[in-house]
Amino acid sequence: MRAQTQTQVDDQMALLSQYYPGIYDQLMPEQVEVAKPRRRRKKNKTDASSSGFRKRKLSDEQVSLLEQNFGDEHKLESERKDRIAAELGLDPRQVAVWFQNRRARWKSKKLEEEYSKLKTEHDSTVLEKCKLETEVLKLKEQLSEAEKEMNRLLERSDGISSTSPSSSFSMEAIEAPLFGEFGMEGFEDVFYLQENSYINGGLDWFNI
DNA sequence: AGGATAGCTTCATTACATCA
DNA sequence: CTGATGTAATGAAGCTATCC
Repeated sequence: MRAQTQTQVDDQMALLSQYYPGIYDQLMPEQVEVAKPRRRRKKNKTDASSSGFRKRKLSDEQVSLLEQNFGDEHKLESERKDRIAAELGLDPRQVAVWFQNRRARWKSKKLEEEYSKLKTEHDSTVLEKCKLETEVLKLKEQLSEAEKEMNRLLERSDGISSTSPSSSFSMEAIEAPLFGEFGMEGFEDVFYLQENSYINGGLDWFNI
């Protein structure tokens, strides 16, 4: 049914917007509306005790059969509703209400599960990001050490033979193969980032 | 085509029962 | 007795199908 599909989509969007405020707006800005305030329900004037009405808790047996039916299918067609109602000695309206409330409980449980699943995924992604950032820091240190060593060697060679043709040896000539030596092709840009960009990113460690 | 209506849903809330 | 919690029940609003 088309309505069902749309409802399911809406539910998913609602779920997203509930846990990630702003996401819904980004995805479907044209559909965002200011929620109309629902009219508050009036208090029932007829006193429950005086009218003889008593809210009845359903028996374990009734709940068990309702649960069984809910497990088979969350939707309730009229025929099934009437059959269940007759079977349990309940008003069909009560069966419908039970299914409504059960669907609401199921949905809220599902949202909680979905949330904790997403949270777990998010946490492990942040952890992975931090590991990679640490790795980048280590590699930067290694690179810095290598450059220092290279400069030392250059200074030494300059002192030994200032007239030698090797005196034209420069860092420009060395830097390109250096990345290859460390297996870092494609990472060149990384090393032009600001120093503190890693420091800030590294703070994610503490948020986990 | 389009308004009226019935019958369904979800959502928010209230009202009641039960328990610590 | 009282406050917290769970759940049956209610009302509003939205959607779809059907009728006229």
